[in-house]
Amino acid sequence: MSEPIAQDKHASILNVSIQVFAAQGFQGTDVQVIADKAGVGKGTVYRYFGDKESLFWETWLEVCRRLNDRMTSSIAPEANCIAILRAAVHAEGLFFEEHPDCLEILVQGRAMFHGRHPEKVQDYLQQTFTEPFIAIFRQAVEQGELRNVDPSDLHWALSATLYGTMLQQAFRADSIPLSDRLTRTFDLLIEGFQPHPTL
Amino acid sequence: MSEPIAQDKHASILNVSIQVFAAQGFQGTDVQVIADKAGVGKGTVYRYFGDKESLFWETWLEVCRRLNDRMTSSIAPEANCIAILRAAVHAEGLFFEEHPDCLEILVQGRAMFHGRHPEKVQDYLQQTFTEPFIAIFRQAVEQGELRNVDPSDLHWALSATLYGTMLQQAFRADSIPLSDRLTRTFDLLIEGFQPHPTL
Amino acid sequence: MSEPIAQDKHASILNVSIQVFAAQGFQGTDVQVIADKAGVGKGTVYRYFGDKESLFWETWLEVCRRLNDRMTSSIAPEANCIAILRAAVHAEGLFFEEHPDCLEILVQGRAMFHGRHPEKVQDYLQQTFTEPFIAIFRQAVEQGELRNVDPSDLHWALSATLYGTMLQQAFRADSIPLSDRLTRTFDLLIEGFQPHPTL
Amino acid sequence: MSEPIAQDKHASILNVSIQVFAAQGFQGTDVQVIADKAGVGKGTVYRYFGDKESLFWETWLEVCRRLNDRMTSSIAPEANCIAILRAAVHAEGLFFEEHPDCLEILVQGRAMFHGRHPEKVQDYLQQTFTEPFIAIFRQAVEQGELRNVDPSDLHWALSATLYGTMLQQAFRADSIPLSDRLTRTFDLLIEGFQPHPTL
DNA sequence: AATGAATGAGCATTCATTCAT
DNA sequence: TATGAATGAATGCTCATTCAT
Repeated sequence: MSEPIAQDKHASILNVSIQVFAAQGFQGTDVQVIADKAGVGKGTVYRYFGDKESLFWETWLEVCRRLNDRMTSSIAPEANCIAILRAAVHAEGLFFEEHPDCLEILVQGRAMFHGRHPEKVQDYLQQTFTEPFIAIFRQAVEQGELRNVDPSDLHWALSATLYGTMLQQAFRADSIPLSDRLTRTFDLLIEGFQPHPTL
Repeated sequence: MSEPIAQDKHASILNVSIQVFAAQGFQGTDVQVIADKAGVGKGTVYRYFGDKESLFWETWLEVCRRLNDRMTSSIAPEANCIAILRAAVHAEGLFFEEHPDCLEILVQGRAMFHGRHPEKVQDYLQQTFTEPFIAIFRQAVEQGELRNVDPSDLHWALSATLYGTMLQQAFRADSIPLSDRLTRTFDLLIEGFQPHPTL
Repeated sequence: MSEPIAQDKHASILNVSIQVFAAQGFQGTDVQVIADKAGVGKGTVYRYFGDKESLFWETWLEVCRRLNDRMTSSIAPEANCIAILRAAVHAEGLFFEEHPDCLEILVQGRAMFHGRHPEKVQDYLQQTFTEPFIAIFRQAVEQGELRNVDPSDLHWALSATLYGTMLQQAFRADSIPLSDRLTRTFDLLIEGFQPHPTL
Repeated sequence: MSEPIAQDKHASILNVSIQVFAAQGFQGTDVQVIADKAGVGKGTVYRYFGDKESLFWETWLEVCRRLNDRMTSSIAPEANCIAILRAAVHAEGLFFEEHPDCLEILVQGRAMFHGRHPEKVQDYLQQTFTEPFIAIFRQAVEQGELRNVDPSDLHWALSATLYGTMLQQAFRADSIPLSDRLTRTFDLLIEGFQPHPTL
């Protein structure tokens, strides 16, 4: 289609990789196809990224970066913690609605490690997603917005829920958009499944 | 190691397939390895299962069957709905703690469909997991055990949470066992993140 | 279709073999398919015919037998030699028009020997086709119906022409039926390409 | 033996293919053997020729090209039509005597199509062999060298005869060289089997 | 005798990676 | 630095043949 505006070969390869890895899976992807679509030689892909697996993880990180940008820019700093979290969740939903390829990359990443993935990836997740959100949860607890539960547990539950929700989409036909499904689930999580004790 | 007690070639192949697909991933698996470990000829694997992909999905269904058995046998029918659900969640956690290979098979299954998987699989999930649990949620709502929310939404939220929790395990070092993590998360879901309005 | 009237398993297998070897070629044929279509077990095919190659040559001989029957029954013994030959040629053409599978079997047989084929086959050809026809040619020469040329050369030329004509059919679209093409060519052979010296 | 003078990988592969396909037949040929004998990697064979079947047909065309070269160079343009045809027939005989592999390739080609072969092949035959020879026959008829018969029929008869003669060689032990057999048969065709009417 | 389940050698094809230009 | 031709290890699948029942 659009001649990749060799903005920069590196960026061009990553863009294409997201599409191709998402569509074909890691093992199903032919590096030659990425090179062709990116408008570079196959050797160049290897020069820039070392090998196919490294290329995949760079692609994976690129997706995380884009997701993080989107979530970060959704935050209105003056808001209360729950509002911040809700906005982040909604932003995440919108991001993956618009970029289903990116969701697929994360799934592939999960399937690829049979337990082990590069330390770099582990660290990135920890610093970019885990720590900042745990901090928000901690503040929310301190400010009485959330129950007095280990902030780490709260984060576990929330992120598991979001992750699971997104992955489930592929198995189940869902009649509502992902972003709505996510916020609906988020609200359930906040309020609880149980009826509140009546006064 | 243990000469596969050729209980039956078919069962033996499925047993081995769980291990090998889990350890190597779908694409990374060499059917010859499965045949060797199962103590049968490669032709026999193909005779029984048609092709590699069909073998994988049969393996996947076998895992679901085993999980379902475990969850079903966890139910004390006289219990209230929440207790039933909590027991099922705990049983699921224990099952995957004891059989991490089985969890990996489900992940591989998710990664393999780029949106599409055999109708047979879809149907199995619907009948075995989705419908029975929605029925429980419906009853729970009717009996006032849970808030008056669409039972389908409740099920979505719960199953997403469980699924997400299990998948997250691979990314994050968790200091507590999966079954505990799952029930802890379950409790959070039931009670809600928010403090209850004080009387 | 028609349940093979297990007239006799042996005959049934040969019937089916003609069809399948003709349609799929020797290497392309799966013995299982022959067994299934013949309504017998695969082991029975092996019991009767030894191995796939022997089965093929028996099939080949069966075709020759049928062709010979047809040609033999075309002969009106009181006729002169040229009429006999012409009738035989025409019968051959009709036979292969009606049974193109049989022609294909002969072609496959030629392709399979890279120079060598069973002595049995060689002998059969010699006794059934070569010798009787050379005898006719010899008689034709003696009776002055044909020029005084080595009868063996005459036979070579005629059989080559017929064989070549039949094989060519596959390469070239021919607008006229094989039997007509053969007799037309036969007549050319008898009369010669050259104009006869005018008196 | 002789290190293939990697004249050019493409040519080297074709050379080897003629030998191997002729010796083993199409289905009996292992592409790895061709690659090894040609001194290239198996991947290179596939890179150049796409798949085994395409490789075969390219080999087949190469044989036709070589045959055509030989026949074309046999023509003395000043000669009369019959002399030209006779020379071509003799050249063909010599070619296949010297290169029996090439004859085998043509046979394999015939056996492979169960009626259908690439259009490219059909066209090549038409343009290279059929049309030029029909033109010669037409001229021969016009000049009174041959009887007033449809040139196309004459060509049919001649080419069938030559083709049949060559193929018969494999079935029958012939005591004389192919080129002599062909011209002897050619002469019979020209003169006719019948005695000429005496003046 | 008849069967057909089991086998495993055999082979076409792919594709990650290298390296000469 | 960029390339893409060349490679060959890897692997899914087939099918002739055997042999226990």
